[in-house]
Amino acid sequence: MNAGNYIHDHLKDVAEELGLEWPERTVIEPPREKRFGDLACNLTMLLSRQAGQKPVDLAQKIKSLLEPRADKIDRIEIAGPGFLNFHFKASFWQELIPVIIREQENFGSSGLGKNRKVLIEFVSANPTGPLHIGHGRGAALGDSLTRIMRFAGFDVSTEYYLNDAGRQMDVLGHSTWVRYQNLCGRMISLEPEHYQGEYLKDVAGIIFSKHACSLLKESEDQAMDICRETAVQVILDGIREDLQHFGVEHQHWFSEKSLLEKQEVQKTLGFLSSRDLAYHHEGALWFKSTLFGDDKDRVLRKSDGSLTYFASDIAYHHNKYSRGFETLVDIWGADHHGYAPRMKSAVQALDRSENSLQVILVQLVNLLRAGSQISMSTRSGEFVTLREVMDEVGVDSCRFIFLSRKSDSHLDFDLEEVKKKSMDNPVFYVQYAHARICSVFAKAEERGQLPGSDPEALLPLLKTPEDLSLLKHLDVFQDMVEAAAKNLSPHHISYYLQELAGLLHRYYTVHSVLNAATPELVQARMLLLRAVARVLKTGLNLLGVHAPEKM
RNA sequence: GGGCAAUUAGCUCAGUCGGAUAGAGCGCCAGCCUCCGGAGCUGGAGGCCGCAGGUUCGAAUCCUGCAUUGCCCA
Repeated sequence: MNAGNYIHDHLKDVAEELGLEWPERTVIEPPREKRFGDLACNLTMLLSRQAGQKPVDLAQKIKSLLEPRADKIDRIEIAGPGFLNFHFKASFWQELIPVIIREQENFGSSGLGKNRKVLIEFVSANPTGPLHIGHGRGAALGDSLTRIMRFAGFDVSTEYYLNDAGRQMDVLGHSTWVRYQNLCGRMISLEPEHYQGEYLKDVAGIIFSKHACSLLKESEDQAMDICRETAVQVILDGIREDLQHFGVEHQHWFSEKSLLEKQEVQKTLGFLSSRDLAYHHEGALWFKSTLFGDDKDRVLRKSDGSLTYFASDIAYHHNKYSRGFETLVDIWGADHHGYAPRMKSAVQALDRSENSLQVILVQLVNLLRAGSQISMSTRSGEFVTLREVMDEVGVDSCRFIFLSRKSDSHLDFDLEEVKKKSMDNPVFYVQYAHARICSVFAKAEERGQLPGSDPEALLPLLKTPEDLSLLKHLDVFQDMVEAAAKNLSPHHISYYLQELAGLLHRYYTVHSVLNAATPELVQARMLLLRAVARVLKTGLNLLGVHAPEKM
C-alpha cells in the first residue's frame, strides 16, 4: 500500500469514529515544500463547518487519535490554516523496494478500471492519402492511452474506423483514373477537387503494371471501380505499415461500407424514428438532436436519398454499444470539434449516458524546421508524411514529444529541435537514466559484485536524502498511472518519468554505487537502482517508448 | 454573426475535483571531470499566471465581462 492510501484509510477510520462524513474533495498529496512533510491533507478545513470546530482544533483531535495507531508515521504536524502534515518513518519507504522487485512489470498496475469494457477508436483517417504528422499525434495518444488504461485495470479494445463509402472514395477513384490515363498517354488534367498528391501516380503505376492500358477499353464505371479499389488497398496498406512502424496496432478495422451492406444504418434510423426522435422535413430525414442539447437538428438522409456521414456514425456507435462496451473513447482531430455535440446527442438518443462517450480532441500539429513553418495541405499534396518524420527524427522522440503535451494544446513540432540529443527532447534524458543503471549493472557483473541474498537487512542503509527522494517518487507511480487513466492524459506519465530520471541522475552524481564504502552499501544501492530501472522501463513502455540498455 | 478551445519566465510547456513562497526544460550567467556513462550534476538571474470585476478562510484554477490567437459552422 502506498503512502497516500495509507493515510487515506487511517483518516477515514478516524473521521468515521468522530461521526463525520468524508468529503469527496479531500486531497492527500505531497506538498510543494519539503518542510510540510511527505504528505499533506486539507481534511480539517473541509470538515470544519460540519464538525462545528475550528480547523486547527479539529486537526489536534484527529492527530491525537491517529498517532497511536498509525505506526508507519513518524510524526504529524499541524500547520497553516489547519493542514495535517505527515512525516513517514524511513522504513516505510524502504519497504517499497522488495515490493517493486517482487511485482516486476506489474508494479504500478491497479484494479481501478474494474475490468470495464472500453473501446478506444483512433486515427481513423480516410484512406485517401498517407498519414501525416497530425495523425501521428492521435496515434501516439490512442495507443498510449490504451496501454495505460489496460494497466489500470480496464478491458480496452482498439479500433480504426474506415470511411470506405461515400463521395470521397469516388473522388479518389476519379483522381487515380486520371493519373492512370496520363500513363497511357491521354493528356487530361486533374480537376481542382481531385487529390493532387504524387502518391496517386504510384497507385496508377501499379494498376498500369497489372493491366497495361487495357482499362481504356472497359466502361468508365468499371475502370474507375478498379482504380478506386486499388487506390484504397494500396493506401491502406501504407497506413498499416506506417502505424506498425510507429508501434501502433489496432485490434479491429471497422468498415463503414459493412455497416451499409448489413443495413445497420437503416436499422438505426428506424430505431430513431420509432422513438419519435427523427422526422421528415423538406424531403429530408432529420434527427432531433436539439432534444439533447445540440444547437440545431441534423440531417440523416438528404432529400436526394443519400445518407449523411452522421447517419453512418450513429449506426457505428450503436454497433459499438451493442458489442458490450460501456465507455467509448473517440480521438478526433480538433477540426472536427463541432461534431462532438451532435455525437453526444446521438449517444443519448441510443439510451446511453452522455458521459459514456468521451471525445478527445487532438489539436493540429504545427510543423517547423529550425523555426520556420512548413506549410501543409492534404488536398494540394504538399505535406510531410508521418513516415518521413519518423525516419528523420526517430519513433521514440516523436512519440515522446506528442505524449508530453496535453492533447488539446497546440503543438509546435520543430524537426531540428526534436532531433537534438539534448534536453530539447527529454526522451533522451529519461532513456539515459535507464541506460545508466543498466551500465552500472553490467560493470558490477564484470567486477563480480553480485546482488546479495538478504535484501531486508540492507534496506536500512538507504537513508540519505537522495535515497528517500527516489523512494518517495517511486511510491507515487501507481497514483500517476491512475490519474493518467482517469483523465485520459498520458502526458502525466511523461512528466513523472522526467522527474524520476532527474532524481536518478542527481543520485548518481552524489553517491557512488559500486565504489560505496562497504559491500553492504553497494548491495543496498544496487537494489534501489534495480527498482528505479524497473519503474522507468514500465513507464516508458506505457508511452510506447523503448528503454534501451545502451545508447 | 454564432460556437469551441487557447492565453503561465525571452522560447517550448506542466500545474485536471480551489490550498501554504507558481514549476520544468531550453536559452543566458557562474561552477563540477584522479571516481560506476558529462546525452550528466550544482548554483544564479528571469513572472501583473492576457485584462477587469465577482465568489471565500484561501483563486493560475470556479463565475461574469472584455482583449488577442487558432479552429468549426453559416
